[in-house]
Amino acid sequence: MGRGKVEIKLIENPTNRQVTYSKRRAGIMKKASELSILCDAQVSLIMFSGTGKFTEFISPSVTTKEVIDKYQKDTGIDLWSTHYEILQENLRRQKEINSKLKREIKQRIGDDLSGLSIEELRGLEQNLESSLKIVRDRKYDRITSQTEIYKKKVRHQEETHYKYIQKLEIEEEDHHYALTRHDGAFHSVLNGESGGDSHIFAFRLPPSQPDHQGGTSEYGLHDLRLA
Amino acid sequence: MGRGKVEIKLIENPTNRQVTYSKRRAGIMKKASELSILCDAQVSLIMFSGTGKFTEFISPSVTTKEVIDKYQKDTGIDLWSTHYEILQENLRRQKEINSKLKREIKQRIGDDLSGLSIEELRGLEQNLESSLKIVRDRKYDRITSQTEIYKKKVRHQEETHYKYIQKLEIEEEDHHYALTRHDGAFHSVLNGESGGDSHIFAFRLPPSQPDHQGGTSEYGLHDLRLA
DNA sequence: AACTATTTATAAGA
DNA sequence: TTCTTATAAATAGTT
Repeated sequence: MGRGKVEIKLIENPTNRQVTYSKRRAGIMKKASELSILCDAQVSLIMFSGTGKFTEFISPSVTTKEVIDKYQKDTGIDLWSTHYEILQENLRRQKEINSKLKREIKQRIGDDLSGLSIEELRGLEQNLESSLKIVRDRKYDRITSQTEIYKKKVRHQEETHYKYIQKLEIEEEDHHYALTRHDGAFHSVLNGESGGDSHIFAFRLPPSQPDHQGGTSEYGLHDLRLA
Repeated sequence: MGRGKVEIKLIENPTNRQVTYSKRRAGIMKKASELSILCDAQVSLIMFSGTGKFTEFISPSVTTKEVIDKYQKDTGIDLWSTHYEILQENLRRQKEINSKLKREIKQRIGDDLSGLSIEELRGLEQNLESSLKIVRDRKYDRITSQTEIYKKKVRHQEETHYKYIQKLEIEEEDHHYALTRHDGAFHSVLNGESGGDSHIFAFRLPPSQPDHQGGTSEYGLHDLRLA
């Protein structure tokens, strides 16, 4: 349909080819649309030009996804099995890493030691000792700094109170109140320089002796669902 | 194009509609094929009639799957996300569990303690003490049973040798060889009842003092890739 | 499913 | 690209 009859074979001239593609693409789009409307059909038309330009027509009554889902049902072709497999492989790897992590934790808890050689047990023991020391040191650091803050606060309180009392003494000098006697009591609260540990250190020694039968219930920081 | 001009709207008469669908479907298929050949285009045409009948055209140079994959790349539309939302959710959960497990291990190693309160540090410390005791006990159990096996083997050897010597003595009684004197030496190997520990217990005390700076390199049982 | 009058699509040229 | 137009192709209505 045109000035001359055309043989159906590749148009060698790229410009002509491109022009023909544009014209016929418009034509087939119109045909697809007409077919949809006239005959209540569901049409999905996807085109890529030789240069990769993408164009699509889809009947207004459906989505491309719906058409493709129907396509798969009708043909039995599973278009996304490869995508599915990649995800599944990913999941498998994650689960594997997971069970390794769980095993490591179990061993670190002392729950599953049957598979370990004496050498491995020694390694684990040394590792736990090392970790324990780190945790213990950290705890002491924290307690120490906490105590320092506490001491400072008390000192500040003391000073404030001392100034307050001095003020009172000046204001009420005439009454000869012996309020300064209270100083000793304030110092006894701090108790820092007097040799003994403050009550904060009460749980420092002896090292705690947790229940070895009852397992790990005391250290329930994370709900890990180790099932 | 026909005996009369047709308005583009649904053909009410079902028979006419069906006939028109057949004719136009053939027409558009031919158009799709011509477009593929003339212009080197990749065309996917999928149609469902009002009654659900499926027909497709695909350019010979490609598969429907390839076209759909390209379609997704170009449009950014993920056509099958709904199909594996469940799988994806599963993967997300696994990764979450994973990171929690990693955090727990890090804390048990003493690597990431900044987020813990003093109380949590105490809990962790007690937990590690408990685990360490279990591992240590287990190690001793293993060493003990290993030693028992060793002792039994030596005793068996000893007996065998003793019988052998007796046999020799009987056979060679006339020569008055004083081979029985060797008994004492065999007993000294066992050394079990004589108070001191066997050499196997050499590393029992003092408790090992691992390198606290060097980290956890000594306990490389699992390649966990904690990245 | 075939026929055919007519409409529609489009090839070539501007 | 778009418009024009001659002509090929598609197809609506009929048989």
